[in-house]
Amino acid sequence: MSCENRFTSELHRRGLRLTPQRERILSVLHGMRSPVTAEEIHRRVAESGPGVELSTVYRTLDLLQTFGLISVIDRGDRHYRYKHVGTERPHFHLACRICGKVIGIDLAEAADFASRIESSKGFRPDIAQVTFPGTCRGCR
Amino acid sequence: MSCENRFTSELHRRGLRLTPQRERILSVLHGMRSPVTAEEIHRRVAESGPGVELSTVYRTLDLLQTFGLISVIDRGDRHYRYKHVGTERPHFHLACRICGKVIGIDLAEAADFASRIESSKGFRPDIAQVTFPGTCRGCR
DNA sequence: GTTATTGCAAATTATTTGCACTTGG
DNA sequence: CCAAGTGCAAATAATTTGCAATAAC
Repeated sequence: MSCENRFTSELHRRGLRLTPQRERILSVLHGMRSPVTAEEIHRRVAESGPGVELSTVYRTLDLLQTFGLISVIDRGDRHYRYKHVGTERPHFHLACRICGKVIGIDLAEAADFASRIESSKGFRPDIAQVTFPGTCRGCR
Repeated sequence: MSCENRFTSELHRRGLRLTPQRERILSVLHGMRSPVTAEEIHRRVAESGPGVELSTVYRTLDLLQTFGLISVIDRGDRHYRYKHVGTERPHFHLACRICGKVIGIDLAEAADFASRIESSKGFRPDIAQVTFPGTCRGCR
């Protein structure tokens, strides 16, 4: 199912409504390769017609998170960035401190690590939520 | 060397000064088991005498970070928390979403994972900076 | 028609900054 | 002494909230 359809059906399931604002916000996220801040979404939406309020962007991002259609990336700079997930496999992120590039890695790559932590510490880490800061090859 | 001495010598090395405010802030951090927010440090410092300004707390936390005497924990709730590191071995953190408990794990536990990411993606993750959200045994 | 949703403005929260006064070395 | 540091107040910055008007279903 396309993510637009999934959005619509998740909305309807909860008695919520599909508005043009919500469609446009999702479509901006859909068109972005790299993670964007709420501010950037706000700006992009405005490029394609009458602006949508920033507060509406935040409210929609909340919904999309709840539905699992986007994931949140935290580079530790107090600017949350949002990225469309849609129907991709679960993954986590690497974010280069120098150039800012974000790489998605399949969650399976961290499976050994996660189970090691779980068996030794009894703690189940949610690695799909994590963004690892570090440096990419190009920046070293 | 005790961390107070290290603080003093790092300050002197840069021509900076040891003030009572800085001593009291470090001492609060020193006495805390779990990571604290700037706000909490501010409150604790006030308990032991005339208050220190919140802006001074932030400025001192910056210094302590620069000197590597504290590490920053980000639970993703927009409240940075600071934890005394001192002479401990390098480690990363697990933070339970339910009860908020933070566990420190020796960096060696993540060595295999880190080298796997580095050799397959050319990205060197800085795991000592990461706090993994998740759930602890007690909360499941 | 009803209730969810939006726009708008004001409130909140965490943090930072400018600056005159104070103080450590 | 005198540059570094502090308190204080004001400025930012990102996000959240209250509410009356609007629109989706």
